[in-house]
Amino acid sequence: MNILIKEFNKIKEFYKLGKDVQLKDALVLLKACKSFDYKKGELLLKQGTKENNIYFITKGLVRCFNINEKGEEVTFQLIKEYQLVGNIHFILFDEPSKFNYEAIENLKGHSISYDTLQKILSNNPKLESNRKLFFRKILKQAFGRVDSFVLLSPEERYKKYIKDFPGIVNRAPDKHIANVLGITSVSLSRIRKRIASKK
Amino acid sequence: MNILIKEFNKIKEFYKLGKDVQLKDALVLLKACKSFDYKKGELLLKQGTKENNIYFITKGLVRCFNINEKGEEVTFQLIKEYQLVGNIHFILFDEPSKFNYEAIENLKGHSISYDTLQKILSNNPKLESNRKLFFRKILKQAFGRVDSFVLLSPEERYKKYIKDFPGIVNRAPDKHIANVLGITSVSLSRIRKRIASKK
DNA sequence: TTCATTAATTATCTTTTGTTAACACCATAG
DNA sequence: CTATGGTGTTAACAAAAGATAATTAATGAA
Repeated sequence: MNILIKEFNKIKEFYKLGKDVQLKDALVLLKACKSFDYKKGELLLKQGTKENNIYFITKGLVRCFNINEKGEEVTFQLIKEYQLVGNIHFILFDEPSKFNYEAIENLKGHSISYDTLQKILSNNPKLESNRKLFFRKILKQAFGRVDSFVLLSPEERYKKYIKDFPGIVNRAPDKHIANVLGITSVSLSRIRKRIASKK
Repeated sequence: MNILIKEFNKIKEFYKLGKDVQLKDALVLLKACKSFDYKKGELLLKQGTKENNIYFITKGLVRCFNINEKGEEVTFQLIKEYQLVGNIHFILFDEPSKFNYEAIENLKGHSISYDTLQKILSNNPKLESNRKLFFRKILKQAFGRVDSFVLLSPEERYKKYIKDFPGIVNRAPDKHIANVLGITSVSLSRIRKRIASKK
């Protein structure tokens, strides 16, 4: 139970949910969830599908990546504990997913189908009114990211990333971090060297 | 009246509004709007404020830009007719605007305060249910833009831009386009030359 | 029209990035 | 233990981008 409270508070903090939402509201949701347990390397969601599971990650790291026409894997985002993983292109735009979601650490958490989630939300005004806060958070992240591409150099972008997402850099391979920053892993390595030599 | 129908259909098309929304629903909104007329160079919204006007552009081009700590203007986005202009940082995140919005062509359109808009929407379920479609569109644009930075080179990004936003390139100065693409205007000029020489 | 401003292109030079390949390091399976 | 595969760093070269400045073109106001 203590664990649940901790999980709930972390999620609430990350998505900046309203103060009116209490643990008991979240418990309604949690009851409808299944616990999951993925091993490193397993796929949660596959590109091109319309799978509609939502995953609350409580432990581990997920890599969201696209396989392009050349067959290359390009990592779009890294998602750590107390965040949600879902097939955003399907849920928001009713399109097949553009991304694969892969566990790059062993994962634990709770999952629920989006349909079930919808039903629960529509029966619970307090939760429903917080739905937009999730989208707000996602939108804010996306805006901040565009910002960082328009306004910052790759080096500055890297500095911002380690500030905004502390810890991630030590948990994921450089090539994935590099993708997220829109550069190559070789360039990332040089940027790191440059930063180190300046100090 | 014909003009109104045309405007309405364009907005509906751009934001992919539901088929159930009819002109008569939109007219409720339009009645509450004021017509505006800005001259080239005038500012619609100022950075750092919490102004809450929403503008439906029906003619002209708007530049959304940030003035950074060095006093430089960095253009974030260019917005053409049949789109909405609003203080997104305020409306979505309750923060002061990060952007100035400037007419870079003479502008015409309809404006309304966000407060009034809220009231009308909450009294009109059909419109209300389409509210999320606006945010969906904005989110999709933001996602697509992050995509283009992660997946594409500046040259490819430029090509995608002229494809996705035809006409804009001929209406705005290069330096603004370059900002939007995250490059310098000199670099943009070279990219153009490179593309031309390949053909 | 002319003059003054602003914008776009070009040139030069420096810096950064991409690409490819080599190498060292580490973990892990056999 | 060695062999293997994955990962991070480094090197070398080519391509592209940034910075700055000069030149040309376009724009607008007097």
